[in-house]
Amino acid sequence: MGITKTNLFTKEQNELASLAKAFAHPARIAILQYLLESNKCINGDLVNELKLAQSTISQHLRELKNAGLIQGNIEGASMSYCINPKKWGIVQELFNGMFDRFANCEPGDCC
Amino acid sequence: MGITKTNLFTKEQNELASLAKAFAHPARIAILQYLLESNKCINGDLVNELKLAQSTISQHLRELKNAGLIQGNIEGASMSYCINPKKWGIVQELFNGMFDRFANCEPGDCC
DNA sequence: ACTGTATATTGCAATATTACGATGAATAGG
DNA sequence: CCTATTCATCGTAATATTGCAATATACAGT
Repeated sequence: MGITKTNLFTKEQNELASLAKAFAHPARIAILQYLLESNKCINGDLVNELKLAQSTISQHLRELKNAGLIQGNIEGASMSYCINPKKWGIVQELFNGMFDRFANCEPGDCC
Repeated sequence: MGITKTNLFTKEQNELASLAKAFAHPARIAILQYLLESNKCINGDLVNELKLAQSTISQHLRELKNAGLIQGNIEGASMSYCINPKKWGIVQELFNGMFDRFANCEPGDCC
């Protein structure tokens, strides 16, 4: 039916999936990489960087903002976006919490 | 138009996004967690674990397999799935490569 | 060969995502 | 006040995802 049954899963599972969804588009990865690289906050000259329409980029920025991955400050007529440091750390921990659970696998154990 | 313009982005950006997409559903997170927890390979009693139809779970397993995150071995009549150790390491590195780029942010720098 | 079990595939309906143009709201600079 | 710039939102079209029932395939045991 095209609707995800969130109620069947744990809070952590839904949160991880939701964050992964925010990462699940190359344009959003590109935006994050641009923000990570420039370190300082960036306004919407992403429109020149990526070859997407302004409205499309605005939509991607909103999704990243909804996920809490980035913040936006009004700076005159333009908008200054940047990584949300607190959330970034939490996200990293969440993902590594999953990644690191795979540690003690002997070759013969499985696969 | 609903189609992602992959040609506009780098290989790394598309790869990260594609992997994130594989993670972007709580059922798939749950499957991975189950595999991580049981360590040993697992067949499809995920159907009992998750409350989803067998065909739905098979579909999620296929997506995880397509992403290279898991492997499946035939074991008699049933199927034995498990984490793909090699890919798992690569994925972890890819994500941490992104996460770790955010290091030197001074509070006044931005945000 | 027949039956039951386990898994994959197909076809469909409901919903979500992606992208863009057009429009709106706010600010900066005359 | 007028205009250009910057960004957000709305409406819409194209495509993707999610989920299930029904069906197909493959093996195991009798």
